[in-house]
Amino acid sequence: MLSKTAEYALRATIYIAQKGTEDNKLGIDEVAEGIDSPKSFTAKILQLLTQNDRVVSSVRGRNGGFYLTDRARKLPVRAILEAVEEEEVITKCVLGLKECSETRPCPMHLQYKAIKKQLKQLFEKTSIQQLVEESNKGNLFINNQKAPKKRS
Amino acid sequence: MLSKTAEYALRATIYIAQKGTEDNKLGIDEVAEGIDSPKSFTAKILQLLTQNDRVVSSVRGRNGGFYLTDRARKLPVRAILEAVEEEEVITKCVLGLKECSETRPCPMHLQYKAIKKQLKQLFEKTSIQQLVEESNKGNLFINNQKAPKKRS
DNA sequence: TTATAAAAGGATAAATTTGTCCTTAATTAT
DNA sequence: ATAATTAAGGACAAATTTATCCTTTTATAA
Ligand code: FES
Ligand code: FES
Repeated sequence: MLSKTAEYALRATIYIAQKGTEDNKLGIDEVAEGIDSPKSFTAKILQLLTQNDRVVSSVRGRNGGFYLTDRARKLPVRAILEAVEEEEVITKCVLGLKECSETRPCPMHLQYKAIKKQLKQLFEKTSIQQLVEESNKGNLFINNQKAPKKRS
Repeated sequence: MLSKTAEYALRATIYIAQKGTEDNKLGIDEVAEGIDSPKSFTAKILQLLTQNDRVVSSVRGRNGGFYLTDRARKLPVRAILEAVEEEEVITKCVLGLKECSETRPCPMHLQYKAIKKQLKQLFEKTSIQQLVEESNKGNLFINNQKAPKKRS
């Protein structure tokens, strides 16, 4: 469905949104450990997410790290996909044809378009903040570890 | 969403089901041209689809080629995904966690599970034959060419 | 003002996916 | 039988994705 890059981007952003604020920034080590992802690769992906004021904010140097502004929290999840250039999942033909439309439908289009629409809704109508709120309510997971990792 | 391999596998199988029968087999050249895919690569993928009596049938030598048996036409589209080992799209966590379940849900699970269910239905409840029938009714496309290619 | 801590950035490497080419095996028309 | 035709299979190559490492820049604590 999504590339590793997009998966890590989503997990990292949600994790940072959950735990990070402007005066409690998260370091790359904590993020990578928190979402169970390769550290250096995750750092690269966070660069995409921070570039030109996109989704994630960052500060270098001592006490630096990653966090999300209130503005960013209101962004749709789709903004994360855009940052890693993977929105096409929302628009693409399931058979990989160059065009997907009513005027040029593939044999699966009629059935697939409903799914596509819901995917679109999922990514466009859901904000990062909403996911954080849900996480606060229920007991949700964002890594593969057995129990939430204790801070040392 | 799907890999090129899976996309070509779906397109090739549907195309063969549409145009090929036991006494009108299709050659790899026609298939690749018909679905707008790289010939040699498509040949490799068709090997996966023919191996141990899976989805596509083939005969070598003069008058050889690819076709679908009546049994194969009744198979769910999922059988094609299985042949290229890509069923996981139906079961995987959208954030890439190793497990996706009610007992270990990620922050998007609640919303995504409905989509997953429909994807599952699409691939399991739809048979190859059904797609062919739909194609016969409507004017559907399975390649990127402007109009259906004339046979020379 | 110096040392330390952190992200940014660049180069490179490893792994996987996608794609090609050539030989082999099988079938059939001649 | 022989030649022609076609898929199968193996080896390899190109492209892309995933991942690591090292240096540079920026900020702050001491
Ligand atoms: S054309 Fe294939 S899904 Fe729309
Ligand atoms: S756990 Fe993530 S989609 Fe089910």
